[in-house]
Amino acid sequence: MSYQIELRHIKYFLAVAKDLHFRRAAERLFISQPGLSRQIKQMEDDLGVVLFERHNRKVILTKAGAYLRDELTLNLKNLEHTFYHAKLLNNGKKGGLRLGYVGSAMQDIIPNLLLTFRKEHPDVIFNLKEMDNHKQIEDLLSYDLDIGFVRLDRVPKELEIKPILKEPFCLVLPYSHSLNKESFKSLNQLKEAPFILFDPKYSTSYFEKVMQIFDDSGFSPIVSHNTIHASSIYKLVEHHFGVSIVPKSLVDHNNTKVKFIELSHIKQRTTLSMVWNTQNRNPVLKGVFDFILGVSR
Amino acid sequence: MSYQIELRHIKYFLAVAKDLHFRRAAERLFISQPGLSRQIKQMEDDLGVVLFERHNRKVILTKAGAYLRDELTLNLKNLEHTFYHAKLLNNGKKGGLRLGYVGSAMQDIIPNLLLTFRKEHPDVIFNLKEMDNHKQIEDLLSYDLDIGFVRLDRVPKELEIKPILKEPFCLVLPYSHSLNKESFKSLNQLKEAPFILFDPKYSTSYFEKVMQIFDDSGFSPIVSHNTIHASSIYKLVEHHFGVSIVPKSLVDHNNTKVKFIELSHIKQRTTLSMVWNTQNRNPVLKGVFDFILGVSR
DNA sequence: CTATTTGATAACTCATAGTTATTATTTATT
DNA sequence: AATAAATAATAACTATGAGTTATCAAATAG
Repeated sequence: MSYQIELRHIKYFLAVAKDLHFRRAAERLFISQPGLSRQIKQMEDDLGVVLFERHNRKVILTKAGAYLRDELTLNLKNLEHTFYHAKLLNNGKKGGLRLGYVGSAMQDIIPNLLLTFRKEHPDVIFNLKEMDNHKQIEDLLSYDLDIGFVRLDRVPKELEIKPILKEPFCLVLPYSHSLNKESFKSLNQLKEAPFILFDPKYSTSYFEKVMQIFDDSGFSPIVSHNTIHASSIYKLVEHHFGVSIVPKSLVDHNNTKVKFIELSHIKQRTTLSMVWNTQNRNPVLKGVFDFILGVSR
Repeated sequence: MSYQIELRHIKYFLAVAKDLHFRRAAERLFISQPGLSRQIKQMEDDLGVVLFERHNRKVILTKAGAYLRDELTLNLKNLEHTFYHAKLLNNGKKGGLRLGYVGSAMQDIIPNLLLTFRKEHPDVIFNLKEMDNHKQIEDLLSYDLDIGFVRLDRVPKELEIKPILKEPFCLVLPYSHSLNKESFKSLNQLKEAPFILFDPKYSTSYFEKVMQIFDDSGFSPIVSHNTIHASSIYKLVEHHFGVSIVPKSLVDHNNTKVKFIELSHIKQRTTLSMVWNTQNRNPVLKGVFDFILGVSR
């Protein structure tokens, strides 16, 4: 109870902490510089803590100030989420959910999952966003995302990860390619072909898994192109820039320019996993991933 | 950024949510009832959320209101902790730590641990409190405690638990008792003796472990008294109310009125564990239990 | 049917957030 | 060295709105 510090002080403090410049911070806040200075001063007095060292044309955060910058940023974000959810609850909704997913999950996994879910829980608002693996991790850590769907094996310890789908790989060949389901026996037959693969930075663990396939086949592929979209892979394959390997769920049945051969005899599987922040207090989160884990089991 | 809701609103809201009575809440806040009513109204308008249903002489929380009560309570507590730690940082301290422990850990474990720690980290402020197992769990969950030392095997999933000391049990007998280290072979020899034991509500898992000892010895003890303090056990034993079993660390070497026989041949061990809340953001917490786990290993 | 308990409304006041004008100090620029 | 520019703090003013008192409306209890 103790303090008469208000959210205003906290917001002002964070603004100054951000660009370490009173006048510019004041501008961004649409108030005058002296007004801002006084509020900061007041916060320092109330708290009994010096927040900034003001000297020689530069302002820097004290140790306590830096600590407060980090903690209060989080706290404020938390508040906003709380208010957002309260609003949804007020409107008879159960809550909102921000979902991220790698493009390769949108082909058919995510849509099916969500359709089923929405039928049972029409009162949860979804916000869907395609993002790469690392952006998802980042946003999960900063509480800007509730659930991510990634192709990663490991995530930072603040996050929890649960595999929801293991799938085999498929070979992608130009439609006119000499190999077909019957004549294809081993990857060795493609020893000389250039390969078009997902960019390693898309997911190192995914990339390493693909490389293991080549290792097991006893050769290193000639990698001619890296991309991050399945559709560009197919375009390149179609125009004979090379051949490729993709997760089975990315198979595009409508594409008549390329053909797919499932590598079911190969032991490697790629895993689509669900990730979330264990500290996330989103009220619908628990129910939702209970559901998803139930469906995917 | 959006809202012009202030901490004042939140504090007022929580006050009303607490006793569901505007006039009484206003009194507790030392403001007038109309003032409070207006602030709550304003919060509802700003938020676009109805917080209370006011009718027939009673005020009740809406769904959204109840959600906000829970979340905002936490959030406010969080803020207070943050300010508290900032103050410590400002004074050149690294932080503060609130420790709880069951009495039976104070005999020699906790003091030694803390003395060693204080030598290396004089800049951490301690706050020590003897509490029973369940009170510690409760306070850890509500963020009123940073680390607990308990004799429990399991804790709620929000908490993490790490055993730091396993120790055998000791028999406690009056000094003049006919049994001694040499003549004692088995608990069976005390089949007819009344036992003075720790109250089961002190810790069911501790109690069950003691009961297992009797099970393994093939008899059920006659339990004559329950207490929660080792010293009262010793007093009762001294005056021939019965005999007892206690963890080895509770042995009081200065007590000449009773004698202790270590039950090292018995497989049961009692475990003193450290517990903390994984969500606790106390900045010194991590360093501290790294230290404690290091020492106790 | 009166008395009492409740929260909302209305009108007032005073504390203070935010304003403009200015100063002190340090650092570029000539 | 002298001047100009940049910065945050200080001082004095103003106007918004938090908190006040007085009152009302509704709903119960005796």
